[in-house]
Amino acid sequence: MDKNEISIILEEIGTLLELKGENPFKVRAYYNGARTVEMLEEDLNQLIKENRLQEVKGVGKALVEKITELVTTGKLAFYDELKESTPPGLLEMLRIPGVGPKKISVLYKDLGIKAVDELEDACLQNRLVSIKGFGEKTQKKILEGIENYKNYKNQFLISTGLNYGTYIYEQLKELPQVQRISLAGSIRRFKEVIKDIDLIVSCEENNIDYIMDYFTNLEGVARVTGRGITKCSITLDVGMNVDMRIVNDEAFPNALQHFTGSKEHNTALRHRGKQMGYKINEYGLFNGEEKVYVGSEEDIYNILKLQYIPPEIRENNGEIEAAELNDIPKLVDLDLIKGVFHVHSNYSDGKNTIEELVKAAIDKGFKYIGISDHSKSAIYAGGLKEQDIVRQHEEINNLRVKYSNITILKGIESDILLDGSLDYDENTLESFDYVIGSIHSSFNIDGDLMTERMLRAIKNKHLKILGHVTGRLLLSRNGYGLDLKKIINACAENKVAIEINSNPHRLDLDWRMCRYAKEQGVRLVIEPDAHKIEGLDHIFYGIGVARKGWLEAIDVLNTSDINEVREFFKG
DNA sequence: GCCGTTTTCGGCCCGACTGTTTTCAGTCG
Repeated sequence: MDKNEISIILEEIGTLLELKGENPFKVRAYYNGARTVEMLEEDLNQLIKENRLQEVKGVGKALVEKITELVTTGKLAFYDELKESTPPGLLEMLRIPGVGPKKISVLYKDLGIKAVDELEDACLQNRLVSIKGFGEKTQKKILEGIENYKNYKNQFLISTGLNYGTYIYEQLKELPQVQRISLAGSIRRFKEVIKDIDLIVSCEENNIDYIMDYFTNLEGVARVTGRGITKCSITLDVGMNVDMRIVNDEAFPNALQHFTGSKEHNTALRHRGKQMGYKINEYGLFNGEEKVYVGSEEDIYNILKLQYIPPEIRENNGEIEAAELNDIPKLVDLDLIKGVFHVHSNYSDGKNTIEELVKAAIDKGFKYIGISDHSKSAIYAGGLKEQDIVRQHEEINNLRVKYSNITILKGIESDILLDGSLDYDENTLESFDYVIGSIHSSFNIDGDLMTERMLRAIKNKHLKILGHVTGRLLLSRNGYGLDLKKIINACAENKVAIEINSNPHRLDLDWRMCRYAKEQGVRLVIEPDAHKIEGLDHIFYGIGVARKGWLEAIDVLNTSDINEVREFFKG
């Protein structure tokens, strides 16, 4: 059983205990434990063998026992009993907005409700109003919550969130009443999947109502779900919730920091503040009763004797410790990207000609562009047969003469076949400047086999870049179940770069693994996987992933100049 | 359940909003 599975079980134990009305701090201990295990760098088996698991912060005697039982036996009696005694539908009910563990507990005890559908029936039959603590409005709200839950399940790609978030941001920014405004929350932290949009606005007190009115009347607003003095919430037609917080301008940096989160980062930050004698909330930073002047987010971190921490890495994943040591990495940025290698032309399933792509790359200021169409096994995508490759290489030779201010590279996105071999013979593979290896078929084999398949491809001397490694499609398909660490280690050993596929549906390699790859000395490549000119702009999302994964320019191959790139491809 | 140069017991981050209640509990972020 791996860390991820154990983390999920600990998390579920936390939820189950919460439903049972357990001590909230005990519940939190399990949630913390789940996070700790998920983020753990070291191997669990190793830690257990060396009796060092209890040295991990947040893991005490009880969790050591339970994790050990899970690792060694693959089961946990405590968890099984807990699950046995709780109807599974109760867990799902938690996902209805406005319904938490306390309400579920009462509903279960008083009305015997143990699933979402039963709750819906009970609301429709007007049975909730009879319970103490429940009323007309609660029942209505729960019913609406169920509808919302069923319709949308409340998850969106970061690209969707940014589209709508930027639209609202731009509208509000134009208002003279708005002093400062920013997106916050998971979008600002660049989570790959988001649940809602957070906006922070500052203004004079007498303008609050005007701005809230404007906000709730924006085009695309389906309904207003809450409105108070400082907070206003709406749901868009597409089902996405947007929370706007309004503060006075003096508190803007504090509010921005607070609502950017993550919750875990803020908890740790407040804890640090408390030890230093400060209280931190969304309105300010206080030394006793006295408010400490804060002009920017930077000030908050500096007062706490920390280097500024960029929003993307605020996940309580070592950033506070790093900031303490002045050791926050200088994160890679979009303007440092000098070119890309994963681009499809109309030779396979791309829309544009090579020349159009080259011109677009020049316009973007790129110093090089590689063309990498699909290989011959990708029939569905019009993959290139040997004679197509000859034709394509001739065209590139001609374009190289015509466009001397950019380097055009000959690449291929070769299918990694079921046995781990690449799609062409030695001579053909030799004719490319580089080969990207990706899996496009036989997804549904066992994780171990998939790992072996990929390891064999990595050892092929022609393979230079591993494409969309886990094969996941966000919100629709899980990855292949690879042993990612093995894959990354092998890439380090064989000097193979790993792609960060910037397509917002993929964002693969995941940011959580970027740091591990970096530490093993693996180069990452931020790739658009473009199928038309506009697709080149997707690298914006890849940059977000790279930043969230603590990557610096030196970790990213396509920040290098062409000579270094060529050297890397020569191996 | 975890943790400790104040502590091995008694804390554990903090506040807004809502709905149901006449002072507060639950939920959310």
